[in-house]
Amino acid sequence: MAYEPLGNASLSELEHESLKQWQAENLLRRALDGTGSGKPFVFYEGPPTANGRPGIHHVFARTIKDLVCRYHTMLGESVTRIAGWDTHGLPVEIEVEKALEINGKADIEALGIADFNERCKQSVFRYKAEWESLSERIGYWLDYDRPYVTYANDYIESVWWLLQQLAQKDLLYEGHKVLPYCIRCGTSLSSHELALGYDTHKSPSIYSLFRLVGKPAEPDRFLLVWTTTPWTLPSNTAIAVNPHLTYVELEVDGTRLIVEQSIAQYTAVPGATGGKPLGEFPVVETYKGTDLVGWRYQQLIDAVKIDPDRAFIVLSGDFVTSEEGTGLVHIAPAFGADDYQIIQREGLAFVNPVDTAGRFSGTDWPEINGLTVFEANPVIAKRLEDEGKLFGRYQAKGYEHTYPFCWRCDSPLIYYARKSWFVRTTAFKDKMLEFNDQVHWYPPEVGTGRFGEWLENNVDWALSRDRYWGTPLPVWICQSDDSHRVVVGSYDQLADLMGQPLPEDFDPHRPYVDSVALPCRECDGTMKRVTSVIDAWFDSGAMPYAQWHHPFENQQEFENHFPADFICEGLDQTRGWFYSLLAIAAGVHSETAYRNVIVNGLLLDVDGRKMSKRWGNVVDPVATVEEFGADAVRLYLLAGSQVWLPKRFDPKSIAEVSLGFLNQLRNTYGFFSLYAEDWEPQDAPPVEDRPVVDIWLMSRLDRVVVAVRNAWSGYDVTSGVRAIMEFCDADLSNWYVRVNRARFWAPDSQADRAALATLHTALTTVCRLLAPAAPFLSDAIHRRLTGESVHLAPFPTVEGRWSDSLDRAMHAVRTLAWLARSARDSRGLKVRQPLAHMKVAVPASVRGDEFDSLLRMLATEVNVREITVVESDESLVRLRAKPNYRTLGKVYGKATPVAAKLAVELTAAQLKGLEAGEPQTLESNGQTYEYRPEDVVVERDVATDWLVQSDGPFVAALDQHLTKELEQEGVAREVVNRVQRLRKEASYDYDTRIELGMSGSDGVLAAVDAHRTFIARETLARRVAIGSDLVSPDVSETVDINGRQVIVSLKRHDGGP
RNA sequence: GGGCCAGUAGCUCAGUUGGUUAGAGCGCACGCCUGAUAAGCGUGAGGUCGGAGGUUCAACUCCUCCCUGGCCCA
Repeated sequence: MAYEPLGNASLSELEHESLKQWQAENLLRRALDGTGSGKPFVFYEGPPTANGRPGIHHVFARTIKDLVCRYHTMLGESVTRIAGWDTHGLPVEIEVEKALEINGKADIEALGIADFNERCKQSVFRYKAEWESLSERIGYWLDYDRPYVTYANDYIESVWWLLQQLAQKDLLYEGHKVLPYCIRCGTSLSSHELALGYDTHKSPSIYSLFRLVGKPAEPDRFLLVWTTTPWTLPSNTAIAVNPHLTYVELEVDGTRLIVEQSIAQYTAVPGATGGKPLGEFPVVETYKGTDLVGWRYQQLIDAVKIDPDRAFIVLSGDFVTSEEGTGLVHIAPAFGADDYQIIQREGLAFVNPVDTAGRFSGTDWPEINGLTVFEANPVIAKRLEDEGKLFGRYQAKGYEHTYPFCWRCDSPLIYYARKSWFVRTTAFKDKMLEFNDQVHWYPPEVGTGRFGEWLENNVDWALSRDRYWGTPLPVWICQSDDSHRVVVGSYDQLADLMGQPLPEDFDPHRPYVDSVALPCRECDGTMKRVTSVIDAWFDSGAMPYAQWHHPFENQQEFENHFPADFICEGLDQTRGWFYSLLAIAAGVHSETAYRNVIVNGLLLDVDGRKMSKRWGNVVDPVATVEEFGADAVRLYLLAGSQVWLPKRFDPKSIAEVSLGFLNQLRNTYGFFSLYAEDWEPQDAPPVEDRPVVDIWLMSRLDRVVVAVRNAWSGYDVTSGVRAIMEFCDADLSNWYVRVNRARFWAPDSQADRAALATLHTALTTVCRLLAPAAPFLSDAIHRRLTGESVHLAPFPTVEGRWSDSLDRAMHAVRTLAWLARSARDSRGLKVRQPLAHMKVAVPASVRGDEFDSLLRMLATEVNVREITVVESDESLVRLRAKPNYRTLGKVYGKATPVAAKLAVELTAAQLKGLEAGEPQTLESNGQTYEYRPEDVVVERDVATDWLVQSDGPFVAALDQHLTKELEQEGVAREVVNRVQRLRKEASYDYDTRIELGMSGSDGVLAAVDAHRTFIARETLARRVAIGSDLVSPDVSETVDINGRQVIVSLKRHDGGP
């Protein structure tokens, strides 16, 4: 047999065969080389961190990436798909800390940075093998020959160069900033890291009393201040009020309290006032916010030395709201962004009694020295209570809100003023916005909304990390004068500054680079490197340059591969890679880093919950792929819903969405291979010489090609996949193959050459369309059809064969076929029972030669002898007007319902006129209404004793009268059906010749006799014995034919064909 | 608290610039077909289109508010 069947192997087994074959053939390399001279299509792979197992969501993003890249490869473009690994950063350090069972910076430094970093480097590729094998298993084609690795010396040199570029434009600076800070990891987090770790948290809640001093101090009055961070109270230097709000002084149980007016109405402080809202106490005085500004108060906790001349004063702050708290906000400049800003503005004192490990140190209060801020909370509350400065009760978990946590170690973060290095992104915010406008986002609202909003509110990029395993910040500072600084942009420059060549085994990482001391060029001091490393997001955002070691080599390659035509990552990368790519491009370069982005949505579990290790609802990608096959998983992910919508991942529905489709495609190929035998593509007759149904299929195929190309060129992956699946199911399998089965099955002659050619073309084209989405089965079938891999084939092009009139004609035929089946169903008339006559009505636009030429096929499909296409004036059909509101509405506006109702009065003659394209008019209440052909759809009702079903203008009417002759033919078909079942029971091949014997009911035997030739042909019976049983048959059975019993026996015919 | 997205049949999803009786697949029920057969097809049941208002001759579609879920931000 020329066309190898797919056999009984599971999809997954077939895929393993393909994988072996691809590897042996080095197919990826051949596909890339084959298009090497094509137009470049640049794809950037967002580098995964290879220190964790890949998850099912990685399969999702990788499937989309793969589809787009394969599609462009098949278009003949030269597609860049270089693999990359993100190797630096805290996640790696955390893994190593866990493995070593150590915790925190002190432990790391005790171990030694050299040792620690070496372990980090080793751990990076721990899961690399798993990533690569999963990627390969799902058919994700990536060029692993020359991956970029962010810890490589060349890579780091490019990153240094970028930083130097920023510094030269005065875009790199050291500053103080209050940042979210993890006391466990000992590092501040960038805002995009912060985004990864918000969760609900129960914080303390405490109300404290600040005693006013100075002019308005008599009698004793207190400012009531609420905070969720009691540990910041010893560092209090000011209190802020909103100048536009109104404040009231209340007499509460003999104490005067000042709070904001509206808050007082509903605020009842737990443990105070017996649960009564403050607003129920008498108001002694009312103030504007501005009245309070400048008032002074006594230090709340005398534990930290603060110059009273530069502190303890009420300030004006617009950020104060009447939404929560008391309308008076405690200011601790070291522990809040707003706090720091307002203190800077007012020139007030800055204190920070908390060290980098989050512990109090150097205060005048020995009890809290050495406690972490979280441990200090209750101690501070206790002291306030003892000193009578606590209002109500301290609640350790009194306030639930969303709170930032460290995205890796899950510790609650604090806000903490740190010395830090920044990229001055605010200086080129407009450029980033401009670049963003040039990016095509899919879906667009991510770009304009989510990402655009984020850029609008951009703050400077906190770049430095006080950690170990990362690209070292290449800044050296003079020990004698810290204004003498140099930002090193290359290894040559470093050697030059050192005055000696770098060692052979130079490692730019810590701790080696830390020991590089440079003579200061501005004085005779010595320069040392700052100890920071940089944010790993900067590493990954540098990949367009660093993957080519730009600007040190590969200049041409770099230029050819900038910017990316396409990137694709999850929605969670909005503040991650999408940002770092764009920010570096805007800061250093003059062009956006990417042009098209597909943002894929999150994968949720069956119940719509986020997948998380904690929930134990994580889907194992390897097991899932092995169970269903990579193609099925890929199609499910692509076709289930638009890729940017959050998707509930339900393994069960993989079977529903894609397994059925793949099996159907497999069966369709199986059908072809069963009958094709020695047929060769060169035996194909010209398309125009084939039957109309073949030309129709070619027309449909053209349309699908257009649809898929449009969708995928526009990055709508889902619609393209759906269009292919729809075609295979509805057009190819369930119509073309179904109605043409007889042309293939021809044991006594040859299968129809044209039918084989048409099916071969359709299958080949489908495989090529499908290859980017389902690369395995499409390749297996394509190879069997053509002898070549689908992945070296071009993407199908439009052949110009589409025909509207032919599509309309076939649509009409299919509509009539299901109407006829439906009509039969209503009376239980089996399709096997032939009927004499069917009358059909179709819209005028359908009629014509093409429609007429399809009627024979329709007759066979619904098993009727004759079909008549009736005209509208036949008695069978009554015409009825159905108004088209859409067009009438445009003309009549408010009067539309009247005009629509009146249309019913159009006469049959008028309706025929409309069908002929002539406008008609009606009069009503002296008003003239004109109806154009498009204003009215002419419907047909059928009143007759025939079996009738209709759908709009389509009518099928079956003559249910059975003649004796029709009945006999029906019986003959029943007999054929029974014989076929017995053939199958006897396990005959489809072309086994038989002898057939029948005895029993005379009525059945008479029918068999009358249709002896037909039965013999259909069942491949070389001898038909009527009224006698065969001697020693292979199989013999009594069967029921329409209530009459006959014995049917079969025997293999030995006399040859 | 703010931004973005989603809410249509039991489940997964379509639904063009507002237009007539809101569709498909899966599942379910009942049939059909039986030379693609461990496949295939048809029919049916199943919907207050998240809720409430509004605009309009006409709202799943446009506007406002609200509810629920997801993501992001504060």
